[in-house]
Amino acid sequence: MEKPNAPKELHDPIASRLGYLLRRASATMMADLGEALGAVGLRPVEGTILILVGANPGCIQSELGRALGIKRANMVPLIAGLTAQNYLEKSPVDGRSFALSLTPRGEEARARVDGIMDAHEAGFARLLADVDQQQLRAALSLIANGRE
Amino acid sequence: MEKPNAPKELHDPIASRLGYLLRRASATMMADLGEALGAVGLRPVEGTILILVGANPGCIQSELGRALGIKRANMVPLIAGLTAQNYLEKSPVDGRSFALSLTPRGEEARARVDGIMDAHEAGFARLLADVDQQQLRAALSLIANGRE
DNA sequence: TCCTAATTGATATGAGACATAGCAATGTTG
DNA sequence: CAACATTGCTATGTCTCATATCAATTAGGA
Repeated sequence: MEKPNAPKELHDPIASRLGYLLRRASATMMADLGEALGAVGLRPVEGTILILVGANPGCIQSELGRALGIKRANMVPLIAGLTAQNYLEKSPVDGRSFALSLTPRGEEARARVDGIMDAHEAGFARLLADVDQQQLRAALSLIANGRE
Repeated sequence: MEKPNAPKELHDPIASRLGYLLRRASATMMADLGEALGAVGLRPVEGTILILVGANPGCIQSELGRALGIKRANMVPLIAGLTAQNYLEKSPVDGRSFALSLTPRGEEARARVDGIMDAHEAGFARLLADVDQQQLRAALSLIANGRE
């Protein structure tokens, strides 16, 4: 007997799909990280770039893009923004490319970002106490690299 | 001894972050599904909607949105598109809402989408032969629901 | 019943992540 | 040198997601 006036919850045959779960999980973590990084006034991509430049001083824009899966064209406003805010410095190496490095202000921000990201990850790790994280990461890595 | 002219690969302290792995894994699956669904001329969201309407005939637009985490405003062009292509039918229930159902053409498409999604998931399941998928899904679910 | 509040679909709009195409300057290589 | 590749950049378009606002309709409380 179906009550015609009660169906607030839909039957959802999608909810158990791996791709859907991944998308939701990713969105949740992204939103959480975005909120946490709001304290530094940076977005997740920007924080990631600071960390990457910190670990690879002197790297150039297109290398960063390759490492992050971001196209050259889309790196331009990101780097320009971080440079304009005095987080990054450019010094020419080529006639076409610049070596990127953190300014003092950038290094300070990088350290804060690193701490925030650690706390952020730790928060979710707490949720996953009963999960083999090594295996989880391995599984995600397999999926990310797909069948090539 | 660092060779000054070899650093094509950056040291990437981000690659092991859970959030980053999730984002990459999700993007890979999304791209794969998008390609697979290209055969039906539908995008992942649209295929999902057809499946959801098929499982819940008579549901209304805002219920779909709630089930999928899509805002009302963004449901409008989606439903309009699927209706214009004769996949969906609207019949007024309220003065404000419509009961959605699949047209014959929509049901046919839904069946194809279902098959494609199964094959798509199976392809990735093959990659994860050594992984406890029950636990993987549980972990993703935990992350997706976050700390609320 | 009447007034207020909530719901629904819709519009307009903007941000952000991604893609492609093309360009000018520069480097690299046969 | 000539052909090609790389780099940063501009312009542009798509897709997803968000907010604010609106009109019509419905529901609920005084």
